[in-house]
Amino acid sequence: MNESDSANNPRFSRSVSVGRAESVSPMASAHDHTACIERALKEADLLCANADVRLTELRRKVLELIWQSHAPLGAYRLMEMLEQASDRKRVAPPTVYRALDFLIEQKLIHKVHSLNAFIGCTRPRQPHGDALFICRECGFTEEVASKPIQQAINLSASQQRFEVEDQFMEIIGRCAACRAKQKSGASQEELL
Amino acid sequence: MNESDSANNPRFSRSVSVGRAESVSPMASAHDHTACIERALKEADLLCANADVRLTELRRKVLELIWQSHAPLGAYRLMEMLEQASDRKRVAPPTVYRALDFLIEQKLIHKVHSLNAFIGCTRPRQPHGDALFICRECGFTEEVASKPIQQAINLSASQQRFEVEDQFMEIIGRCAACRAKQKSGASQEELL
DNA sequence: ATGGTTATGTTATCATATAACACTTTAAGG
DNA sequence: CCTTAAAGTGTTATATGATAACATAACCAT
Ligand SMILES: [Zn+2]
Ligand SMILES: [Zn+2]
Ligand SMILES: [Zn+2]
Ligand SMILES: [Zn+2]
Repeated sequence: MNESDSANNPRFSRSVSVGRAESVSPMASAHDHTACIERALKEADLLCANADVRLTELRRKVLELIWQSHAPLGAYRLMEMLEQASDRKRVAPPTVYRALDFLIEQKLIHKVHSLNAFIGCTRPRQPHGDALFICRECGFTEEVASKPIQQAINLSASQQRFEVEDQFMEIIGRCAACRAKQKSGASQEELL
Repeated sequence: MNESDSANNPRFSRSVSVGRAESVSPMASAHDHTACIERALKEADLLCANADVRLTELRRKVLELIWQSHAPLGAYRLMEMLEQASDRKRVAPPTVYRALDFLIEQKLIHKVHSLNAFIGCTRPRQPHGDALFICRECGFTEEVASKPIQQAINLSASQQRFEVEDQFMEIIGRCAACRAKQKSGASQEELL
């Protein structure tokens, strides 16, 4: 298990590359990610205060670690990061799963079911059910709220008299950055 | 682990009720399910012959067992069923997972990621990526191909210059049958 | 027949998630 | 303040889902 898994593994099945300070998604240099993290945490503070629930130190730390990158993060990888980040000797699965459950309940993160991983939600106030566009190569995951998609689903549901309670949309492929990268590298690859 | 899990477990997380001859989904009595199974197997025979791949006895048996109901079936439950169905002493995970991988490649089944389970595909010839409407109560899962949904996704992808390779849409809720059942049972429940 | 290829069997292990119960912190009421 | 119930966290064990690695068997084209 190492941090280049997501680049090597064709199925990008787990342990996605996540910022250990230097290993980062291609978007990391394209924006001030520190601002992303701060904004997310501040938003979480507000929402939890509003909902009268407690964003404890642990829960907040977990949220911060998930926001270390825009790529989904597995629970066990998160455990390792928690151990490093805090002075703790060991963090056991229930600890992290309980924090994850809380964050999901408060709609602060999403579970990415096709990867068994978790990612920060970019619109915690809006109704959930957005589509997640997940780059197979770099892990970068974009949450997209699309009214046409939602309307299409609602129409289909009502036609079946199906009562929607929750929904997961995960679209796997290659992000714009990775496509551009390949295109520019094509000439070199031919030299092999 | 027993066959009434899907009714008891609020998250309907696994081991969905599947036809052991009498435990069945609410739709089971509403249609000739034997015909569903036969049609699916016949279709699979044709498609595999066409693709020049081998639908071996094991793979065909796995497909048949998955089609025992319209509810997703977990790999380990499937293993148990294989042991019972055949005279085999023991079926190990790799055996069933390899068959599942094959069936997924041939687009004969879908993986239901939010349940870690598998379900027969009702349109193995069409391009995949349909939405799965999954009843939380009875497990009944309906595959719906919606052109509006697909168009909305494609539009959103092209706007981001995202290249779609695969997609999963899982909508959780309550099917028409289960909603009707509850409505008719409402008066009795009030007596409690 | 024979040898390469594909499929299956077998054992071990990894990866993900939860149950059960103990202990600690928090916040509310007296 | 002090008590105390509730909420949160720690700890151990275990359930559940999936794959690696290698051995054997079936298939099929010469
Ligand atoms: Zn960012
Ligand atoms: Zn990318
Ligand atoms: Zn049927
Ligand atoms: Zn139902």
